[in-house]
Amino acid sequence: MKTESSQANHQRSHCIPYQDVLNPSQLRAVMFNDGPLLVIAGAGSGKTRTLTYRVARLVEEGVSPHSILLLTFTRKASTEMLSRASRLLDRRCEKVSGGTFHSFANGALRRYAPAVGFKAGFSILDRSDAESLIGMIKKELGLTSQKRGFPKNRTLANVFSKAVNKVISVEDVVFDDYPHFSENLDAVTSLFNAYQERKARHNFFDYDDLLVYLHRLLKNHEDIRESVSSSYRYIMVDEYQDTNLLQAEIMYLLANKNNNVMAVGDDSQSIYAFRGANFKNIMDFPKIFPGTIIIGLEQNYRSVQPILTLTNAMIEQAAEKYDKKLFTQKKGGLMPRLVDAGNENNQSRFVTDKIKEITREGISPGQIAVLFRAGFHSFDLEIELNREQIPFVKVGGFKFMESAHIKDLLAHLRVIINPYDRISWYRLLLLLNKVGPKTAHDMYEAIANERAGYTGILTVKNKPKRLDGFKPLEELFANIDSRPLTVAEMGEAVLRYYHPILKRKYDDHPKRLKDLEQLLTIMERYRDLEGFLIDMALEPPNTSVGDRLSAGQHDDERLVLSTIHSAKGLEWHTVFIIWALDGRFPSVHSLNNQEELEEELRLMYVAATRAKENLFITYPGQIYDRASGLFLGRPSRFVDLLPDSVLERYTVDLW
DNA sequence: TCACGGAATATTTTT
DNA sequence: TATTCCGTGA
Repeated sequence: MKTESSQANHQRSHCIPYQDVLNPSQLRAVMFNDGPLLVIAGAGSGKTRTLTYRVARLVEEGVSPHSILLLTFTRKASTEMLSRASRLLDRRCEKVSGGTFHSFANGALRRYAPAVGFKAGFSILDRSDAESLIGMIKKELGLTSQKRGFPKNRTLANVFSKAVNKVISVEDVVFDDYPHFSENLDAVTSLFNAYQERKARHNFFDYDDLLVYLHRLLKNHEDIRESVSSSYRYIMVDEYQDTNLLQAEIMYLLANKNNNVMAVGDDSQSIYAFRGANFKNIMDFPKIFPGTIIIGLEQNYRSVQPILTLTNAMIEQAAEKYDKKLFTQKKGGLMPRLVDAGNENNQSRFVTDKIKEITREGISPGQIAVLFRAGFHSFDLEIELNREQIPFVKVGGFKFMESAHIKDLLAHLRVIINPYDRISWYRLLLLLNKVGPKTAHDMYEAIANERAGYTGILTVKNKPKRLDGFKPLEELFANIDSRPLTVAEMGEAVLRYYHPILKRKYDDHPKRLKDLEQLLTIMERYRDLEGFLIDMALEPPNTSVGDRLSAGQHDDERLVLSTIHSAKGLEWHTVFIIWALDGRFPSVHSLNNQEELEEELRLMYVAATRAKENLFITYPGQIYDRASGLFLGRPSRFVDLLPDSVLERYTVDLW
């Protein structure tokens, strides 16, 4: 909606020299005003920069920061953009409404939960909570022992999540992606229904529910939709290629009033289809928003020409995409290399040797990354790097918040907020000696029956006798109940109680204790426990565990090992892509599915476009794959089919 | 009913 | 690497 004041604002002269620092396409996007806008931003084309400048420009022209909504996929991306905008302009930019889809949904639902049949004080289940709950119900339904081939909790959670995010039935997901479970289809479906019912009964939202219910809220309640959508004058969404159908519809509903919506993304970098993301969203954007203006950003500021030539050729193999050809003005650079290393250990040694060579030439290890398809692909390399004493950080893989000891500690705090949190009660009770599933179950029922909140544990009669670990637990809760404590003090109390358990349970407890102390430091920033727990669920610190703090070694001076998924948006001087072996990458799982194969190709594309100067793609050419019984020897088909003119091929001699 | 040990196993995972 | 699964013995 064009208003007089915004018209007038455009006449005003700016203090940021947009014309001088942006290329013509970027400038068009930044200066674009009202209506729907789609920016197709190729890899390294200044996507973040464009969004940042647009935020700054709107604020500079007097648009209220609160009425700008910037949705991103990570908290990190959002804060980074806003702080960059603030540096361009001033502190006002930090007031821009923003965050992830999920945290936005959380905020709206805290306010409007009753409209969708929930209480405002709902708890959020993170992924492993959801898996435990599924596991519990599975046991209750007696689905574990009798059938051996029954899917694991994690797989079930994947199936359920995919069904919800793609807005299709569980049956369809099983049929399409897990045909080997079709004989268990009835059980899986009833488990799904039980899971839904249980969440509603306990006032639990899992991550997907946040989107589902936000969507329902906006769709079914016209008054709420009106009020929410009119409070955002400009909406911007980053990484649009990784949104799923639900998120696309949420965006549509949010734009209901003002229709000023800008989506930024790159269809060629859509790599989250396994989670329900649909890269067609970005193709369909102009259909959903008639009158969309499309701007393409094709100048690449990252990579040298030989790398760009390779990646352009690579993505040519994709069947469906917005046509774009990236170009650069960065001259020189070496031809990317494809290296057959023979076996896995040779591959590790080749990479290690090359890294040593490159760092000797003066490149900081922090400017080098090794990328791979799956977390465990780097295990052998990690051993080799340790042997050679090359420090590294591993990104992706196991997360701080997901590690057992962190979850143990949080469980004690969670029951304080939600005493009917069965998952957390089980977790903390099972830590006690001589308590197994049966005892935990009985105890939970008893505590819940007391109807006395978390202190119910103190008054339960018929406590299991001869439980030596039980007294300290009671004392802990009595202590917490006896006087008002700050969040951090509660954490300390729990840690004092938990420390002996930690020592008993893990032989690497010193390392884990450090993690817990780090958590206490985080807790000091919070004034109320519930807020802390919500943040831990929605915006957990993304430090990875076991990240050894070698003294003096700053994070950005260390070599990076990363899954390709976690490498999105980043760049390095030199990039190694390991395990580029046909059958591993693309993995055997995706070989007979055209769509999945396309996604694997995009994944390879994302990996290769991270490199600025040097790119090595390696594969062990002689691998026997036990799972499939096949010998693998060809390089990934995504590079194998490319002409020699874009890629130099080498074979490393076996040692 | 629980504890323990050894073996198997693992896509990817911003929320 | 870290977790989970499964069988066994107490």
